[in-house]
Amino acid sequence: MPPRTPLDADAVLAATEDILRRHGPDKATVVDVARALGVSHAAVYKHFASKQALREAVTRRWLDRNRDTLAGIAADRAVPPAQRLRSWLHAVLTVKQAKIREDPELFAAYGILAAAHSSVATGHVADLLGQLTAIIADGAADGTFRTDDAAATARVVFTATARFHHVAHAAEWQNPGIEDELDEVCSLLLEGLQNN
Amino acid sequence: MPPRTPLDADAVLAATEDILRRHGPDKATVVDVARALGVSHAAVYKHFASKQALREAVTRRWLDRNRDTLAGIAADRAVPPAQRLRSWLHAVLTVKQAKIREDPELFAAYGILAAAHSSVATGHVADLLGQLTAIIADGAADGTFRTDDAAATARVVFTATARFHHVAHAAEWQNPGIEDELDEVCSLLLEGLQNN
DNA sequence: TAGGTAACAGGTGTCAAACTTTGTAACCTG
DNA sequence: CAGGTTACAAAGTTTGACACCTGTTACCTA
Repeated sequence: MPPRTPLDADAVLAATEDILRRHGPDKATVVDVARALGVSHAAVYKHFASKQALREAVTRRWLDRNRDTLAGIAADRAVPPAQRLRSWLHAVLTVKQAKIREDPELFAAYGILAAAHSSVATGHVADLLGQLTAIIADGAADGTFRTDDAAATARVVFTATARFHHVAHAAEWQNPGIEDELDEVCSLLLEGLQNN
Repeated sequence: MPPRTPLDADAVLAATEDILRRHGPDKATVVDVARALGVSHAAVYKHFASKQALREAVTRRWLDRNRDTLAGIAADRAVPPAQRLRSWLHAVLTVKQAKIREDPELFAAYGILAAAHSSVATGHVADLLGQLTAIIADGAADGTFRTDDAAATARVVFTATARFHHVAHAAEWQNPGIEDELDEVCSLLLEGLQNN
């Protein structure tokens, strides 16, 4: 018996997210998801090629939910580039702290994908790098920053702040002084970046 | 029958290191170590309070083997502080790359201790931070670097270069461009550090 | 008495059998 | 014919009996 409302990819994603949250990334099965939807597990495979693909789609959606917040900060020309760089790096940390606090299960799922060099993780990094490049390009254009390759400089800044956004350091984001540490790293990087 | 040469802590450490290398950190048992020494496993417990303590002692010894190389670079007043900072950071990376290549089993054992916040790991970090502080203090003294707290600045530099020495990033140390990346991060940090 | 032994309780790891899960295939149905 | 079904093989996971390891104790001996 087909369900009254036909199954769509979005409903599958929502149900998977829920199951992932309740069972954890290791115990969430496709059968569980199907059961939650009142459907056979084969139906789920009509919408997603594999369990891996389903997981990636859920994680991508979850990562994308805060993209606009960060993109907004990166693109806000009203704030001078140096201060914008600082705020943006803080925002990245804050967003990730919130994610780990609110959704430890989904965060763990993201960690697994990142470790497996999944395109979701590299895509997320590319997205953040793009935003950072935009901030630095703005700073280069208005003379605040000294650089002749905004993308390369963005990569360097991103590497130097790995402790504050790389999943491998997630445990350290709970440390009480972490924001101050980021502030200090920002200050040193800005000294290096700015004309003076 | 007691052995001809009485067992001492050092012989136990050497045997443990050997077993660790041959069996890997997960399969190396205290019984294996005792067997290699021709002794009962209880004898090993006369010298080390627990398997954990034995492991930590082995790791500490292994970490200490390259300490002098790095300490030598850090203390070499013949090299100007800026260049010394750069060489030292490269040396830390090189030493760790060599360790992971030559002794993956012992490196894995170190990774486990680091994750468990063992005093061996924190001690190792404190040691490196001390060396870095010395370089920066030298730079502050001769006017190369602008800082009023060498230890704090050392912490910031260490944090900003986490990707090149923190165990969590060990997999990335195999990347071909990693040295160039470190070079670029160094350059930016030195710009920020130096008077100009 | 420092440094060894043998024996043991309790915890952890291993292995094969039984069960789940994944992914596919062949088949319905509005 | 898109979107569902049941049935199934292959791969992965759980289970439970059993072996092995850790850490301790009581004891031996140069």
